[in-house]
Amino acid sequence: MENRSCSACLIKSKAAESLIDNELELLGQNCVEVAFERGETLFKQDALSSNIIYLQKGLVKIIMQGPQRKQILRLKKAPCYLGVPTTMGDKINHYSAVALEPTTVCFIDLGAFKSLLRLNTEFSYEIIVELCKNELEQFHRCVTLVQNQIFGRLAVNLLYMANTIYHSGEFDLPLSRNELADLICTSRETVSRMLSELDQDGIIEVNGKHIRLIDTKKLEEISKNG
Amino acid sequence: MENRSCSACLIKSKAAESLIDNELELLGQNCVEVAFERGETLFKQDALSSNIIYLQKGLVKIIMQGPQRKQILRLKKAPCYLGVPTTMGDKINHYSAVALEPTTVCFIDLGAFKSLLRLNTEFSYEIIVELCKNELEQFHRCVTLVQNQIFGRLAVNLLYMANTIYHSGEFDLPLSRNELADLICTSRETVSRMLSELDQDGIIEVNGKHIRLIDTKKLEEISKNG
DNA sequence: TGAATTATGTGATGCAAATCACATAATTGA
DNA sequence: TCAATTATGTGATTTGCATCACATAATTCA
Repeated sequence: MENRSCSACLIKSKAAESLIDNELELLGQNCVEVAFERGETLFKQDALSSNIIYLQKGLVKIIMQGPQRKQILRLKKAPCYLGVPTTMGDKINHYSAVALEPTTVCFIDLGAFKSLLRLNTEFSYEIIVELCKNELEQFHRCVTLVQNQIFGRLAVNLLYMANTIYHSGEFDLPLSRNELADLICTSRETVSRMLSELDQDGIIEVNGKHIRLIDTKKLEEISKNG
Repeated sequence: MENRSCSACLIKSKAAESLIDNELELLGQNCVEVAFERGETLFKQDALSSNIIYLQKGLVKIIMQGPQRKQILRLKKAPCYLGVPTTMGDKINHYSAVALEPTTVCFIDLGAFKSLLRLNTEFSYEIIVELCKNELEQFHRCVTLVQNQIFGRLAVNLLYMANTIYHSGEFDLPLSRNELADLICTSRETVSRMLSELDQDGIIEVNGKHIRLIDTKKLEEISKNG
């Protein structure tokens, strides 16, 4: 845990780019950098929310305990802010965040974050834009989840990983079969079966956690109609 | 369609409360009041988004055309802003809004809205808080939708109407059976059956569109476990 | 006012996917 | 290094709900 100058930071958020000297100093005085290993919890549902988190490096899952099971609301990849809605929207976290790979984050004191919002309209503006984009993405995720059958949901998420997270058709799943089930809201058994079937049909190649997309066209078709 | 002074407006949003004289004037010059009847569309998915809408009076449904069917993402009751995410987050609307009862809104020019965000940090701040609360609500809706069975979803939405929209255990459904199906993501037939069953079990009383909650305790139980 | 359209109710049937039940592989940790 | 735990695969069974098929009620509008 260290407290470096934010001015010198090379991985500033788009919002933080707009901060001027004394604002960056305020940020620096109210922010600490912390590293997490896979599996470690960044913040927890039902706990008091007192920090905004800037995800510098790494990948996390956002999970919410629902009435029946826990659900992965979405994956978030650096760089981005985490927990703005859950921290600004209520006193208590409505969801948890857990690292999926070695991850570095800055914990920003809520008071300081609010001060920055009030000091610098450009900063606020960028936060608003990020919130808006998130909400749109969330709407689409919800519609996909509810309307598509499981093949479709699986396809959507495999494509998301390939295109948005890893920028490659070949990658290691950052999730266990159980977590993958929580992400697409089904059972572990069904995930197993579906992955095998996609493999047998020559659409993807599965080797444990290693995935290679073969027939991306077909996968996109499934993601739309399945 | 008229263009009144916003300073004199008695139903200003919490955000607009923070505007000062010349900012209110800017708002007034870039905003028109429009009335809609039930069934009329306020803005449409896939159209260019060029206005932020302030819902002064009334009730609307937010709908998104999904891969299989159209889905009611949520109901929004005045007073609130509509279309901030879809207007600030992309050039094109990702969803539509349709009036469910006689409704009055202000169309605010996007440019002017952005100017206000940049002029007044208190205004921005209130918008951020509203966005955050919406996102939390949306997360919960999504989890409910995915994890609960249809009885549970129906119960959640009946309770929402009673508690949040009408503040009464007795109300007229603002939706047809088909729309109710779009809201809880099921088929019209299933909605019919479930409503009849809840009526037969003495939990609610159904008379066409008129609903009276009888056993609220039981309904809450169903909303959690069903 | 009466025909056409749209909304609603209800039974019968089929199917996607959950659940159960178990085997086997991989990982952890003493 | 080996037992204990956890992750994964796969068959059999069950079930919630969609879908189909139709009847009837309520609206719309010419």
